[in-house]
Amino acid sequence: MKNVKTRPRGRPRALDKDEALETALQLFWRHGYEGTSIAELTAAMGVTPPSLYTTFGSKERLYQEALDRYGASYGSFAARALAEEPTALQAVARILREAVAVYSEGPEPRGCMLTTGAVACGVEHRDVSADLAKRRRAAIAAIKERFDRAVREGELGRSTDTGALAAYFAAVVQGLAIQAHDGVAAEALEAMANIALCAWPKTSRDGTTRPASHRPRSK
Amino acid sequence: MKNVKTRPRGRPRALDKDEALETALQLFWRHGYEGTSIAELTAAMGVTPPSLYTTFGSKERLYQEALDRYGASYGSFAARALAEEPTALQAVARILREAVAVYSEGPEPRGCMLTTGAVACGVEHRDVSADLAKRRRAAIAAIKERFDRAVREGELGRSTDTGALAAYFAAVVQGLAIQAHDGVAAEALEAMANIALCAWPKTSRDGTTRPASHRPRSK
DNA sequence: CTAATTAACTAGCGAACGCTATTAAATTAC
DNA sequence: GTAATTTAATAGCGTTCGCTAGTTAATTAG
Repeated sequence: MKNVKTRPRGRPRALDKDEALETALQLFWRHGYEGTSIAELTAAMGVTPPSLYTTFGSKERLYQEALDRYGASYGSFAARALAEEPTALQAVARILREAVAVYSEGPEPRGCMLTTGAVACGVEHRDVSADLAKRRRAAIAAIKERFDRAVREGELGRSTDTGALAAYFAAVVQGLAIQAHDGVAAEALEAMANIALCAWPKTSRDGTTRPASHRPRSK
Repeated sequence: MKNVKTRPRGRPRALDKDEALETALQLFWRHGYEGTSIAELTAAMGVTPPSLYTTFGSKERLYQEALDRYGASYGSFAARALAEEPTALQAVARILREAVAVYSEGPEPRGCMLTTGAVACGVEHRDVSADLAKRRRAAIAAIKERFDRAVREGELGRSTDTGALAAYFAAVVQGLAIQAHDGVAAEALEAMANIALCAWPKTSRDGTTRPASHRPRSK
């Protein structure tokens, strides 16, 4: 039986990858992709650039790993809510509630790493912005799928535009992220979330969405 | 009577300030503050750096002038809607409708210059980010004032949390801006806006907001 | 011990950053 | 015309950017 604790051959790593990644996550969350420099990252990690580059490859790859880590930790509340809550409405209500908590906890960073990371950015970082947009779209798609299930299960009317409804709640969450970043208090964000939930469609007994519900109002 | 067309003493300006400012606005709108370089700005304006600096002072002042111009042109729809529409609901509906139009018109830039400009940015540009946050807060305050008037006029119940309601619609508009930037089609954005309007409070005849309307739902 | 291996740091690359001292050009005043 | 005035372009300042070649340090294999 091989000893699982056998160490590799050369000089042992001084940089704890997991710890360094958390440091990078925090800095990128606060200052975005363009606003965080390699010098700031290495200083916060307590290493010099070569260590960072042998461990992560490039600034862009480090950012993507930090985004993955964010999605698996701070940003995982949405996926959990969608999977665990018995109804779509309860899932969305929990997403809004927990988004407020995560986005407004502590002094900094505030807001959502995916929303505030690199929306408008330089042409040389187009790939980074596109990757972020892809992650945002994926988050919306996950909500839509839960809503589709809700339609199949009768919670939502068969005429529900689940894509629009999912994108709507995602937009609210994105707006919450921006305003959390701007310093709006948690209680105010919660009040906004409660208002947002009032747009939840009212379904009739025959399974159709109530006529005037999600249609344009008359001028 | 003095000739108003008398030219000043020295060499005439080759750089049309108004035109150059519109060019800067477009670039900053597309790529944000950090993502737009002086080199790109001067190249697009067709001048060299000294001309830009004698005309605008610094990159930061140029950005602020571009934001002012945005607020007076592309971003002026909200103030106009608030001032011109007879009811607060009609004003908000028009803001959502026109936001979609402005944010998704043409290929680029898409989204809102104030929302996507410099949310998370480097510590050295903290002032720029704070100025943007201030402008976003001002936009919310303007909506809130219109809602306060609606309360005085009886359109909204006296118990309405106008601040939260204004922040909610602002959040929706900010979310629309992000998703417009991500390439979501105008029709989809419109559908989201229509859903958002369903959160508009139902007011009873006695002037109080309907009880269960904007309160947390039971778990 | 020596050799091999791996990762750290020193030092600095070329490029881009925001910005400007200096000089040349274009105009009016006299 | 010459002088004064104003703006433009040339050229490049010092700094920071992301990143890396070359060297030193720390460990295991034999």
